[in-house]
Amino acid sequence: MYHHHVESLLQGIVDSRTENTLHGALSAAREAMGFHHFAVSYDLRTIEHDAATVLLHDYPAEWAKVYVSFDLAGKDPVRRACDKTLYGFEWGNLADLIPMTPGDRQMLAIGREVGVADGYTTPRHIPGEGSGSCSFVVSESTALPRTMLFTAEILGAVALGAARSILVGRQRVTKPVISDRQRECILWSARGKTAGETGTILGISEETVIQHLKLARERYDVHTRQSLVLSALFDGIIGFRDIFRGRWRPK
Amino acid sequence: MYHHHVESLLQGIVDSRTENTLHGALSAAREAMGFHHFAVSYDLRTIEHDAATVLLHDYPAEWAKVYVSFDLAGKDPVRRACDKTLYGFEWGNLADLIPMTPGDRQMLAIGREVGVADGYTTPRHIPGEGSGSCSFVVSESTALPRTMLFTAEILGAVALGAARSILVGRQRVTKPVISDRQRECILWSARGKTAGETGTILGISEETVIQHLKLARERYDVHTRQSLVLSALFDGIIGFRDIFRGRWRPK
DNA sequence: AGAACCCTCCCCAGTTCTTGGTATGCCCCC
DNA sequence: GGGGGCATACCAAGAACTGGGGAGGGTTCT
Repeated sequence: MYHHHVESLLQGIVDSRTENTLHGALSAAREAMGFHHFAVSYDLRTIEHDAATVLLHDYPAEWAKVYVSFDLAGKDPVRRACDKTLYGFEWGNLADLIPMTPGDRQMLAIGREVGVADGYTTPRHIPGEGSGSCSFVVSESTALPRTMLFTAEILGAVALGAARSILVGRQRVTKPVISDRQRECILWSARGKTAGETGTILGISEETVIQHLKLARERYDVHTRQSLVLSALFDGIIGFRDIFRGRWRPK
Repeated sequence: MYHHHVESLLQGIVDSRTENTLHGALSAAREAMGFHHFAVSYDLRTIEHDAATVLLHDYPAEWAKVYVSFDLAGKDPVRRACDKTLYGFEWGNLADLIPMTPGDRQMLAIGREVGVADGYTTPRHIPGEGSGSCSFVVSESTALPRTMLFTAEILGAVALGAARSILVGRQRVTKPVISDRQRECILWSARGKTAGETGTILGISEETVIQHLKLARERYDVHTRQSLVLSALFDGIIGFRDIFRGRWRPK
């Protein structure tokens, strides 16, 4: 598999704007890499389980049916392992990531029988937004194409990005302009500091901090500090990693 | 760069069990890929108050000093962008991911002057556990080695995994248990409702809402509503989609 | 030289939060 | 049957926040 070949597969995935074209691009990719099936899903974090999920796969119909029941029961070990790792894993190494129950092994055994024998799954998460995973799978009696796992990792991640774009949409709303000083105040507020404490930290008066937060609230048209912090976080004005920094963090 | 070369670099990173060996392995990797610097950090959300961060880099000393002050102020746009993407990004595309403030541009400009000009950063998150990122950087007057970005993505992810292992080995992470009613109260609070309003919405008294929020704060050991909402959001107890349902998207 | 921001500081009135209590009733589990 | 968790409800004091004013000094752009 040559580099330019990977590039073209990748381009096909990146260019996907609908679930259908993404499905086609992934079929081509898994074929070229020597896998027999693929599955990609991305879930936006919501309370209601409405249309905030994308699920594409070319699993055998009989497996898809069985799988849904397992998954709904929260019994899929692959899915659980996705919350325990930073990058892709082979199903053969599942036991290193999570404790495997008899039910888990049973599920994998059933899969093997219907042509979903072994696989490589790459997970991705965005805090506060959602999670997803992309799996490339081989049938029984076929070894996992190990030289392709890096490629599977990359293509899987890009596929998840495409699925996410389809779900989230690409609309870019105009955002309020927040000044640097305002953002600092929001950040310290997000870290749980009061206006007075923030003033001390920044070397300005409490009144000034209140003023910055006041104007920032007006920009976002919100009326509470919680909403202000969330809006700034959602917009990327501040980030989780800025907030949960080193030594102060909550229990 | 041959495949077996990547393999050996990767093996060196995977085998790292201490910060020192990981530092060495990453130096070798960034060198082989044609980058001038690297930086990897992983932050754990911990129960204990001690620092739960791994930070390794070979940035110029002058930049490291400047950077810390920017970073403590939460001014690093790269870090913020990490919460907005599923896989790595070039710094040149930062503006596509987050709004850039004058302060952000200033920070990047200073970086350019001291040899931290352009880079590729790959982020990773594990809900309820922590987040990290790995950057490979070039100096001014050198183009980003674009054919190496896939490799950087893979090696970066593996480096984060190694950093995480080093960190998790000495920390304990547990997620606070939040009851359903508590979560509802947190959610309405995140939506900008007061305790009184939330009580009306849920059909319970204001005092009860206050009590739920009080216990939830204790669980997280935070003292403000902002911090409570953020903790729940980061842990996946609530999600942006839950909060921004229907009426008000940030303007 | 205005206009338009941004940063800084101040006052005040009213509302809301935070923290410390107490209390009842309902589960489930050992 | 008692302990523990949960949901509900109430009280009270003090701290913090919100929204309405005003005001001076700075930069940047036209």
